[in-house]
Amino acid sequence: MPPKPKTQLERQQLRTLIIDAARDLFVSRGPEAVTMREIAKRIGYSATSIYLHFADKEALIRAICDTDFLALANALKSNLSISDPVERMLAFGWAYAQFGLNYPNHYRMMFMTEHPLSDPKLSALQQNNAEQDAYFQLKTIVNDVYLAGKFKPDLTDPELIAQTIWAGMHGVCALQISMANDMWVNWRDIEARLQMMQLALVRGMLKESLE
Amino acid sequence: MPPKPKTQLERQQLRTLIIDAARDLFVSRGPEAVTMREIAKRIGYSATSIYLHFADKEALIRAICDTDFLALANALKSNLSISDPVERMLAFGWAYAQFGLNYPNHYRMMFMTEHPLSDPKLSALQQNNAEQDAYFQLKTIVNDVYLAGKFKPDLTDPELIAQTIWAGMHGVCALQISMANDMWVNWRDIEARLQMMQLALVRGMLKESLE
DNA sequence: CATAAAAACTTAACATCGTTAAATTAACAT
DNA sequence: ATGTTAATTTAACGATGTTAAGTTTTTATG
Repeated sequence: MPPKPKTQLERQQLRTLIIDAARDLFVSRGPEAVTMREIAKRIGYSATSIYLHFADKEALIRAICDTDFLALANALKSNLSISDPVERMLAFGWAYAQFGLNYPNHYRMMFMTEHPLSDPKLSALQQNNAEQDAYFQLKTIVNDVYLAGKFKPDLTDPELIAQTIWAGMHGVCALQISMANDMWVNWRDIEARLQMMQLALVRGMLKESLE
Repeated sequence: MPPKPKTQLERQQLRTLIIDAARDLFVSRGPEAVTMREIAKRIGYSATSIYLHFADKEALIRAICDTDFLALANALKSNLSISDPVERMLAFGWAYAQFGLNYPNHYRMMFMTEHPLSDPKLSALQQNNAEQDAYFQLKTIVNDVYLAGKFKPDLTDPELIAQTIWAGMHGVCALQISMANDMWVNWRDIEARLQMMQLALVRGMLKESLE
């Protein structure tokens, strides 16, 4: 008769053990530079054991992304309690950038690498849950600014505004992560670049009186 | 005595033959998915022959980047003749984005991948030559707008302005290339996102009277 | 307690990759 | 003709992601 040598909880624990070990290695060297055998050695298992819990390396990376998206949502959610909507939006964008610059390998994995069809249905995270979905947080924050009537009157699509703000902050972070050592460019200080982007976007999108 | 079975020109021809074949394969599938053996087969040589001309795969990728940077500078230079400085800047940014969206694998290779120390000294391209250096074109264009007194008076560093504009357009392109299939986001039309970014940056950086 | 079944896990092995070493071919100077 | 040497190829190495085949461990039942 079929025994039940491992409870559901134990399976889950080993799963997160793998994820944590892999995540730890990815922080310092990025996913391409880390091998399945190395992850396995780290937790005292054989490399093939990982395949009992993840279909392949990509699936493991996706699972790590899931935990990272949760970590991002967690890192950002404290900003939701800032009372002034514009201040809230600015602080949120700044915190987002800090996350990207502090964890470049994870940021690269999350937002700079194409993954085969990312579907919320396949994720453990809940879409449109402010605790777990940082993009939903962004949408909410931008929408609050919109409802407060702070944007210029011809800006009528809050989600398009949100995607543009995201793109602006992402652009600064992504260039920094990929190109900081490029000697073709005399890079200005990264904080100055972030500040300039926020200044330009705020001035360009908000009504003049609020600048 | 030393024979000379291959002239300098023939060596150069084979070199560009390799680059063109690799470039061709990279266009459709990206560099990671293309193998040295496949490139070699394409030109009727053995894989090891490539190593007579390039130290390793990374060096080959860098050489391809070189030709791509030249192609980018070429694609953008027609905008330099636009008479109005602001119009010129807008058209230039738009053309840059079109290049990125039309050749996503090359754009990824050029601007979204960290390369081990990119030094102009190691490149065949001439830095600060408007024919070959697209970043120099950008700096020049932004500086012209600056000298025409079109920017808001507290924006006093044209190169910082240029890097911010670049980051803005790059952010839209990069998110599109990496995340277009991400179902967490209800992406707005890419052209609308580009237009929104340009509008926000122009409004945020230029004097009000010019919007 | 003994044993059969099946889950958990490991060892071996495979195909493929980038790359290097050894072997081979071909072209020139003498 | 022949030896030297560049050009090129074939063989091979080590590493990687992954799969197949084995081994150990656990537990429900006789």
